[in-house]
Amino acid sequence: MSELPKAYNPKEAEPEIYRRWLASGYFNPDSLPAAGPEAYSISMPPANATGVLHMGHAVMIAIQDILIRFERMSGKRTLWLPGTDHAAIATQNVVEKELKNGGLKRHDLGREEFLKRVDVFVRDSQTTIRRQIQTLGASCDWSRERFTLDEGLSAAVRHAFVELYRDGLIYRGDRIVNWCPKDQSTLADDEVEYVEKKTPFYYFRYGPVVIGTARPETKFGDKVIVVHPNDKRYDKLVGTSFDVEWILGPIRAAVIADPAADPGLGSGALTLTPAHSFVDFELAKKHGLEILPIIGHDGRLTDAAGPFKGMKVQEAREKVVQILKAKGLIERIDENYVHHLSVCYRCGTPVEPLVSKQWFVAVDQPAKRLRGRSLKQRALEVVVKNEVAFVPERFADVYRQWMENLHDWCISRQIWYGHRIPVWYKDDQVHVGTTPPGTGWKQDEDTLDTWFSSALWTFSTLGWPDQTKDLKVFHPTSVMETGYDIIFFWVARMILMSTYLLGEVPFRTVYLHGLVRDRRGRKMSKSLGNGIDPLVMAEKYGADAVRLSLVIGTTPGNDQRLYEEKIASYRNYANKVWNIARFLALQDSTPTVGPAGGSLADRWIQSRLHALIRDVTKDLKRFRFSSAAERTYAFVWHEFADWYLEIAKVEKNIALAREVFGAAITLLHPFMPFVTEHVWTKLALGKKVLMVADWPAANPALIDPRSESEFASLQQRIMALRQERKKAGVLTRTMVVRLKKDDPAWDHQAIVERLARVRLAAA
RNA sequence: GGGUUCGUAGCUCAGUUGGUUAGAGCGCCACAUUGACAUUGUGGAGGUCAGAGGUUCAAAUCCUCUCGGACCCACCA
Repeated sequence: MSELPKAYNPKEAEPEIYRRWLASGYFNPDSLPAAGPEAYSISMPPANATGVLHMGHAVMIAIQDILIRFERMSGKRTLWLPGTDHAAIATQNVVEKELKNGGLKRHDLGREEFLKRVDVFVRDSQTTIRRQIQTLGASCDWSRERFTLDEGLSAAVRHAFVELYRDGLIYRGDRIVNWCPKDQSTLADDEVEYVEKKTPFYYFRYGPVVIGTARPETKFGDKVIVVHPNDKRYDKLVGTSFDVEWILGPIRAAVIADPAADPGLGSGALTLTPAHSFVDFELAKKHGLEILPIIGHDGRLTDAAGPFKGMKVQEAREKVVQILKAKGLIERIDENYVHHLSVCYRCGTPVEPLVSKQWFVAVDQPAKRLRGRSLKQRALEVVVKNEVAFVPERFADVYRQWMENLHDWCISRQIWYGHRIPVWYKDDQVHVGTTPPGTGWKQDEDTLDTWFSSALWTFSTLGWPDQTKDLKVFHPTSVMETGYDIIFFWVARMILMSTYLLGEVPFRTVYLHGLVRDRRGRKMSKSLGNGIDPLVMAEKYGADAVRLSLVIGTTPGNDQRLYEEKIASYRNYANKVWNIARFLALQDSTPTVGPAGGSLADRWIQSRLHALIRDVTKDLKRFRFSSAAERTYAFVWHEFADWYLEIAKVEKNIALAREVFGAAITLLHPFMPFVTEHVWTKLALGKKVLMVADWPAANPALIDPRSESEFASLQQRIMALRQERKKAGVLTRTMVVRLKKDDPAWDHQAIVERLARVRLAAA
């Protein structure tokens, strides 16, 4: 032990410790020796198969590992299930980009060959992700690792689809959807982002009215003018039709009345572009009007645009404006109009609202299995009734507001990578089922939205639809821990699916962490180059330091700023823990005879320890990780090391020092698993690995306010003497302080003299 | 437009249901090195808790407004 190096070297120690944990088998709840009947489980949010772990993942791993280790040490049968998500669009994009570099498109390879390429990429990526998660010390059960495209999970997806379809909750329909012309796929509402962009806004004369638009190129097929029924200006026009001069010559325009038109806005009249506007599409359907696509799925104009056919949107726009200008139909142009442009959240391409055949989950449809309530109603109910609790609570409101406004969920995507929709066609027959009904049937070309499969994650990973033992024991999972930015994408959809398919919530509590930002509060991003790589930091300062820096000084649901010095300061802390262990290792631990019941310092440190155990345990149960970590940090460094160990150099109660230190690093273990496990072994503090040591129990009998206040006065006395010495300028040598005979400092003469670096003398 | 959130020491942030003198880390200043640790120790400076008003015996904490920052949702033909 005396050959322990002066400084802790995490880079050397950590991989070895992780190997020992793996070898112990204790990551797997089935081999936990001391586990009681109570189960505790967390589904690790599956990392995207595209890649590389960032600080957001590190936060998630740190927090979940804290919960898991705490519960495991508390005797629960603890499962933390890791995995990866195929992240269809994102992954396909990456591989397509690679192909593009070689001058290829996916259609050059064909579906099968392309998917093979994706598989190779994904397998490689998964290996990286696995190693990264391990580097951070995650005590998850690798024997249960899952991937959303595994055979088992794919079967779950098909099963879920078929069940929902048979219950009338999935349908195929003609709908206007957000279409990304670049990804060649639809996007869900929340996959669309809005960016502000200055675009010219045109006012055109259209017969008797003036219409405004930022999209002139979509207006070829506008044949209907809508006005408000109470708008007197247009009273006489409603129900009539007449010829108006338009882009390609005169067209017949009809006037209808609908309250959707706002009389106060512009001229109070609008023309309908049914195939390229959500509002117009609904109106057109309502009034039974023709829906004529002007823009195709390739982002180019269709036959309906006559001579403009095949032209790209931007080009067509300029041409249309030129023509209308030449015809004198332009009223005016607002060049400074700030437009909220819809763009694809993956690639940033402007989204086209287009009409197409898609599959939908009906969220408002009453369901027999939910006793007549809809998916949406049930998903709202579980949160309102607190069957699912949010931490922090305010996100329950955010969730509720969003769920109330949820529209039917478009689940089909026109990409290759992902779960193929389990629908087969033959002639004019359609079969929905987990397998084709016979030969000659052709499967639907589309794949499912990635979130459809991740919505099943908490139970598909446990073997559903089979009623496995794991499913019974570990579902509902205990906690879902993830970033608040995916409440809608993921959390809400898991609740939707689980409450329907299993009739139970997917998790009892949702804990949401905030985003990790840079020192200036900006989002970390590749383009800004301001990202801090968790693995580079772990390499430099140790995984323990990275984890602690992500936990201390943060509160649930709030963003945090991270910078390297913060991580470095916790590296120093790990080193402190290490050096305490070094000191203890060098001492003779044979118990020394002290005062009965222990010295004042003994009683004090035990009182402080047991108060700490009580407080940290309470903090962890309430998800107050920062508080728990800070308390432990302060205790180890500023109470145990700074005071108790200094006194131990006088009183020599090394046996108690070891005992207290052992308990303290047990409390610290969920936060800093590596260094604590390391010194636990080096000091031979227990028989088992620390990872499965018993969580300490607070003994209220040892919490002793009288000893604490008595010790506090001793500390005050010592600090006052240190100040006196500093004031006197006696710096290097021991100063003589004259005290009266009845001064209480005499009771602890040796301690006072050593800690204050003074010599006491009789006055 | 609807909603959420933040504004506490130079910097990054804690502050549990309102309750002694508002805390931590980093940074700063001064000093300390023969035996756990300079990735250290000791002492110190530094805050009218964004501003105004209100509720209360008592407000960083609750309410209202103002100023400033961030985010989410919706969306203008």
